[in-house]
Amino acid sequence: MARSPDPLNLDSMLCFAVYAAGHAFTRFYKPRLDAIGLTYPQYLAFLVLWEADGISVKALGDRLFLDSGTITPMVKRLEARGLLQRQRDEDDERVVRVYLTAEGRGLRAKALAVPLEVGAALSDEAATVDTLRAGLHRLRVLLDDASSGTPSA
Amino acid sequence: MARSPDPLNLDSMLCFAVYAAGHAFTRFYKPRLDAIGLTYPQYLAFLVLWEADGISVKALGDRLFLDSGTITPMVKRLEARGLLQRQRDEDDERVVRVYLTAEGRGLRAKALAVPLEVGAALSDEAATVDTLRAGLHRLRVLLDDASSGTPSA
DNA sequence: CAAAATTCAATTGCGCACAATTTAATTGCG
DNA sequence: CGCAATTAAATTGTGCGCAATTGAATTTTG
Repeated sequence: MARSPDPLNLDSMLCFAVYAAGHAFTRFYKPRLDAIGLTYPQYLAFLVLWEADGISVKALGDRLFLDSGTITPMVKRLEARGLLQRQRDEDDERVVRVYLTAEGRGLRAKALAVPLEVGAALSDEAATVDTLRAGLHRLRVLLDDASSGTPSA
Repeated sequence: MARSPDPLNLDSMLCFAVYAAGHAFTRFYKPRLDAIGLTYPQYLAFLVLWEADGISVKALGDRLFLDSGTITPMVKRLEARGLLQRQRDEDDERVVRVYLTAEGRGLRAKALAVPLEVGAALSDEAATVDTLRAGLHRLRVLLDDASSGTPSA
C-alpha cells in the first residue's frame, strides 16, 4: 500500500521552488544593491540599458517580461534621480526612449562586483548553475506557450 | 582571442532565469486560479492551511518565507471573504491562529485540478522537473545561508 | 520577583506587478 | 484620402513583499 502522494503538497511543487528561490535571490541581492542604490527590478532594467542605451519603454518591458504599468513608473523614478532621461522618439511620437545619463552609465562599474558575489555563494555548484538556468529557461517557454493558447494551433 | 563573456549579461544570469520563470508561473496560474477566486500567493497559503489548519500567522509566514507585513493583510482579506477565521491563541495571547471555514476547506477540491494542468504543460519534461526542483531548493539554501552572515561562523 | 530582552502581530511607507482603461499616434484598408 | 484597427505609454486600482516601527504578551535573567 504505497501511500498516494498528496498532489497539493507545497514542497513537491516546482512552482513553489521557483517562487522561494526568487525571494531568496531578492534577499541576497538586497544589501549588495543597497550599496549602489538600486532595487532588484531596477538592477535588471540597468542590465538591459547598459547593453541597449536608448531602448524604448516597450522593448525594455519585453526584455524583462514586464508591462507598461510596471516599467513606466519605475523609469520615472529613475529619471527623477537623474540616472536616465526619457525622450519621445522623433519619428514615432508614440514611442518613449530611455537614455542613460553619465551617472547612470557610471553605476555599471559598481555593479560588476555583484555577480561575483553570487558566484562565490554558489561556488561549489558551478556545474549545476548552467543546467538550472537552461531548465528554467525551458520551463518559462513551456509555461508561456501553454499560457497563450496552445501554440500547436 | 576568445571574447570575454560579459559578466552583466542578462541572459546568462541565473537570477533572471528564476525571476522570469516565476512570472511565467504566475501568468500560467492566473486564469486557473481566477476560477477558484484566489491569487497565487493566496493559493500557496491555502496549500499550507489545507495541511495544517489552525497554524499560527508566524508559522504560516515561515513556511512561505514571508513576514507579517505580507501575511497579516492577506489573511485579513481572506477572512473578510469568509474563507477562514483568525483567532488569538488562549495560552499565548501574542499568537493569532488561522482556522479554515467550511468554504475554505471546500476550495481544496477545486484546487486539485491545477497541478494536473501544470503537469500537462510540462508533460515531456517529467524527468527534468525533479532535478529542477532539487536544484532550486539547494539554490535557495545556499543563497539564504550567504544572506544571513556566513553560517560557518 | 522585577527589569530587560525577546517574540508575535499589526501597521506604515515604498516599490513592484498586472488587469483594465484611456489617450495619442501610426498603420492599414477600402 | 479617410476611417478603422493597431500600437505605445500612461493611468487607476488591487494585491503582494519587505523594511522599520509599535504595542502587547511572554520569557529570560539578574
